Formats: sequence, structure tokens, C-alpha cells
Amino acid sequence: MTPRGRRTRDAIVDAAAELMYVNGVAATSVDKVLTASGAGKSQMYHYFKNKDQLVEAVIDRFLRGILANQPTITALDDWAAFDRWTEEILDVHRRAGHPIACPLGNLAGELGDDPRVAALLDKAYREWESHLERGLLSLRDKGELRADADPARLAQATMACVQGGLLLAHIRQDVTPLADALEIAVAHLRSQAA
Amino acid sequence: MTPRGRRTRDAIVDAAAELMYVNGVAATSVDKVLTASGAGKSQMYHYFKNKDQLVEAVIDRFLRGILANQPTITALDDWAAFDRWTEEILDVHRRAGHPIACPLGNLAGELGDDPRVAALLDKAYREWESHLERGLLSLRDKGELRADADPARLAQATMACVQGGLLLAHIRQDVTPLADALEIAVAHLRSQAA
DNA sequence: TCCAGGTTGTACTGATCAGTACATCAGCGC
DNA sequence: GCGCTGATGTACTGATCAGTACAACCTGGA
Repeated sequence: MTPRGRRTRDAIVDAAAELMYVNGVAATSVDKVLTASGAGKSQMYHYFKNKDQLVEAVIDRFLRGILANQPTITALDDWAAFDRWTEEILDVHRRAGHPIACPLGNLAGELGDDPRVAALLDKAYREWESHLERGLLSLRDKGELRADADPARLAQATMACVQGGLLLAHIRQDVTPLADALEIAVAHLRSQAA
Repeated sequence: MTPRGRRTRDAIVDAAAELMYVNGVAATSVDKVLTASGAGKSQMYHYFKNKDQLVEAVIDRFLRGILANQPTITALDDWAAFDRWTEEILDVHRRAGHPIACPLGNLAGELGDDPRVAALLDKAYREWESHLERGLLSLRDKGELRADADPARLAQATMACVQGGLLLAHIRQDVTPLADALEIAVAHLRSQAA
């Protein structure tokens, strides 16, 4: 693939991600993506076998964007870092100009019963959670988390709170439910401190 | 509307709810609903102005089904009742034969950016939460909840945990995230006990 | 019996959908 | 300059979509 082709492919994924984030996958037709990206149909089917493959690329793009928006998640080496992490999440959704919602969470309801897509979403969520788990592991190694705590399960429960907070924040376009859910999640983690 | 018409209308909403629960709203065409319900197109547009109005009826039906599945939510008059409530939720989703997911939560991602649908979903969630709030109010009146606790906000945070737990449980088809999230939610409520 | 209002079957429209066919273009190595 | 390969433009197909038109139906009350 040449640099020109790469740019075109990126433009298609960009436009698709934006449209699918706001309107959902089913409501985002290939034609709309192509109009928004300025590409033609032959490009779309040159770089993607079908719409499903485009959705795959969009899911990956969502995850990369999410992780880039919360840099502290890769540096959770003390309890204060968890507080900074929740502040980063809140800051993202306090910024105006886009709906308050998790791009991955938006797909869960619409596509979660397609086992193929569910597997991709699961993979994305697990990568997201793995950073939380790594942070908890480092705390446990430092003796700041109970030795019998289960970092993977704690990470999963934390993610559940994040997603639930975002879902209600989305419906109400108000960050309060997210802020409260994040506080509860981190309080629960801290309750497992050694 | 005659009893016969009522039955036809109910059959349409039944079929639509089932299909939209599993496949999402956009993937559920009016034609599929009518085939599944055995009704004809003229009935559909006799009882509903358009597909959006059918979705409205489905949202209401989802809420009724959810509340019917957790009867204890209307009798949250001591802390033990909250534990029974979480058990009811888990039991529903431990039963096989249907995907593990919240019907309302499934719609949030797909339709949450349509302000009209978001308002309907918000209304449904508020009714759901109102029962939690009522329970917390009764506990506060009995002196079992701190006088300065905010029942509405606590109810909202609890709902966030429920929804997040269900979202991850959906993607993973495993009730563990839901069980953990429910436990965290109720533990947080109990931390506000007087 | 008759008839009015609620109910139903079927055929249709125009728009949009995902995906395909095929010709042309652009740029890079030779 | 030549030719190959990736990149692109455009026109098309058949399926499906939401919604409409219209005639025919029941069924209860007068």
C-alpha cells in the first residue's frame, strides 16, 4: 500500500468512526461514509472486503482514541494515579462538541449479539482493562494492594462502573453519573488497599 | 379499539420487542416484525403512525418487563431487601434462552444521539430509578440511611453500576461482571447507612 | 337486515442499501 | 519514454427499506 492509499484508507476509517460514533453502525451507510470522506466506492472495496471489515477497523480506531485520551492509564503506579486517571476521563467528556458517550459502549448494544463483533469488542475491552490490571498488579507487588486481591476481576468491575456511568451520562448528556460511578469504582479499589 | 385490535397491536409490539432486543432497532425492519407477528402492513400503520412510534411502544414494554422481573424493587424497605433485589436481577440473567443484556441499555448506544429517543429512554430509566430512590427515602426516614445522603443521586449511581455490569456481561455472556458491579453498588449504598 | 367503524390483505412506490463491473488514472522502477 | 501495479471514477444490479393506496372484510348496534 502506497502512502497515498494509506491516506485514503485512513480518511475512510476516520469518517466511518465519526459517523458510527454519533449515529450508530446500521444508520451509517457505506455511501454516507464515502461522501463524508470524499472517497469513491472503488476505494472502499479496494481496502475493505465489506462493511463488516470497515467496522472492525473502526472498533480498533475507537480503542486507540480512548487510550490516547487517558495517558495515565499506562502509568498507574500509585493510588493517586487512579484519581488522575478518573480526572482524565471526566475531562474528555466535559469537553463540548461531541456527545458524551463511549464509542465502544455504543456498539455493545447494537452489535453485541453478533458473536463475531462481540468477540472484537471483548478483545478491545480486555486491552483497555489490561492496563488497569497492570497498574493493580504493580500496586500489589509494592504491597499497596492486598495480596489476595484479584487484579483482573477488579479491573473488570472498574470497567463496568466506567461503562455504566458513561451510558447514563450519554442518555442524560450530563457527566454527573459518570463522575459518581468513577468515584465509587476507585473507592472500591482503595478498599482493597493493603 | 376492540379486543381483537388490541390483540393484534400487542402481537406487533411483542414481536418488535423480541427482535429489537436481539438484533437492534435498525436491523429490525417493519416487514420482519410483521412476518414474525403474523400481522399485515395495514395493521402496523393502523396502530402506529410510523416505525418511531412502534419503538416508543417497545421501550415502554421493555420497562414493564424489567420491573416485572424484579418485584422486590417496589418493596425496598430494609437493607436486606437490596440484597434480594440484586439476586432477582442476577437470576433473570442466569436463566438461559436469551442473551444477557438490558433491553433499554441496548438501545442507549444505537439511539442515544437521537434527542427524541434519548428523552424516552431517560424517562424509562428515571422510572426505574424512582423505585430505588423511594426505597432509600424510606430507609432514611427510618434512620437507617444518613440524613445527608441524596437518594436520587445514590439511585442514579446504583443504576450506572447495574447498566455497566450488564454491558460487560452482555459482551462476555457471563454474569460475573454484573454480579461484581451489583455487589459494589450495594456496598456503596450500605456505606451511607446511618 | 343493514350499515358504520374498526379491521385486514395485497399490491404498489420511490428511496436507499451493500456490493460489483469495468474502464481509467497516477506514479515508480526500468 | 514504457509498462506494471496500485489507486480511482462512475455506472450499474438486485435486494430491502419505510410508507401508501385501496378494496374488502368482519362485527356490533339500530
